[in-house]
Amino acid sequence: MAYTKADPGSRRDTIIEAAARQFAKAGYDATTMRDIASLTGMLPGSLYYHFRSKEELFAAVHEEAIQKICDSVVRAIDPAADPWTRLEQAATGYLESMLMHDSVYAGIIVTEFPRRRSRNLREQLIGHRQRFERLFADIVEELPLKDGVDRSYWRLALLGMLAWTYVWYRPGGDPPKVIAQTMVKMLRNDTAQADS
Amino acid sequence: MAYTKADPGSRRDTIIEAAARQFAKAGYDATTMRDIASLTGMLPGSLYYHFRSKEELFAAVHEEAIQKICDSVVRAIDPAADPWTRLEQAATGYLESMLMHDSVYAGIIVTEFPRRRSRNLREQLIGHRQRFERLFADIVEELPLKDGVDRSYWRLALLGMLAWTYVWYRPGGDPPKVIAQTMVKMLRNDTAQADS
DNA sequence: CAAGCAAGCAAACAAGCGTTCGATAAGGAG
DNA sequence: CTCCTTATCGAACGCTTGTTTGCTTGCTTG
Repeated sequence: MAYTKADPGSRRDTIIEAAARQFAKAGYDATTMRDIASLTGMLPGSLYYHFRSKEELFAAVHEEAIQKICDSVVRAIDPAADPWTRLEQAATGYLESMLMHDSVYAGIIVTEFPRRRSRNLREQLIGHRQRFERLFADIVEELPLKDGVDRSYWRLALLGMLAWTYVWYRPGGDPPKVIAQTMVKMLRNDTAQADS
Repeated sequence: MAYTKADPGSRRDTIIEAAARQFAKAGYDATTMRDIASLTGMLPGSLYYHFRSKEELFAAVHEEAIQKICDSVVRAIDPAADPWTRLEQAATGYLESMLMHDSVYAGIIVTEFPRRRSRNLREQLIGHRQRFERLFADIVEELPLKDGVDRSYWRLALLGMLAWTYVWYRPGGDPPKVIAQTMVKMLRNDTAQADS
């Protein structure tokens, strides 16, 4: 029986991880099946036993990336905390999975734009991403914001700030937690209801 | 005598514009010299009379893109206005050059990541970008912010929010001016000094 | 031990890539 | 008329790409 998801340690999982590393470093187009094969110690043709095509491999990498990010976000959240705290925790989890060297997955969803891929692939990628975005949308929905504040804009603004850290962040800078707290705070006081 | 910049209407300029359109649509790697040649009605080899390589052509496109964005930003600013107003105007100019269909240049600096290119090209691209970022840095420097607010974070947060609109914006949504004002306002009240 | 399947190797394929190069037409300068 | 430059064509070169195919190993199961 074939697995559809990646068991940790399986060959399929090894390939996905190597592919993720290369996709993150060079981008989809500039990554060759030979690069990926070489990283796993295999020959190019052997990859096709596990994945039908480069696109399918990328879709698997993308799904795994979303999975890892969502895990990191969910793990960072204390469900008993108030919405503002939970948002701060979610942002921290997101940035951690994006900025720490050992995890190379999150950068992919920032740098790869579904619009540029084939229709089939594009729809898969967009589907994956919605799982991630809902995580934040749900928290933002519970935030006590002033009347008249557009929660859509509010959420997109925050996600934009966070995603863009991937562009300017350099190792040795402030840790993800500090950045996350700073950014949430920047958006907070203006739109929040007065603490009664 | 060769020109180094693009005279409007020149052959070189025509190529740059066609290339920009294709780079924006498909990305650097997925854009072929044959695509660009075909858009201008030339044959692939003919492009090499005007540009020594694909990288050099892209560098020219990138420089032109920065130029166009900076123009759009500067044109939107009223130098006599106060810093908050000028920031709002700058943001509007940026979004206009990015989100309006007729200009295809701004998307390139959001979707192409210098880190992934050769060292030579990378350094050129980063150099271009600094011209654009200084435009915003200068205004942010003059903003009357509360003591203790990190202007670096503040600027990066705003630029992230703005750049990310390229990912989620769809034609028919709010006009750039509304988005720019909304986003500046979101960051404003928290960190601004009280209006004395 | 025999059979069968999982996994990978080795080698090739056609297509497409960036780029090169000699030829060529058009037009201005002397 | 001759010479030189500008701009392009037409055709190819060498290389890399994603992918396919037939063969071989090695483990597992009966």
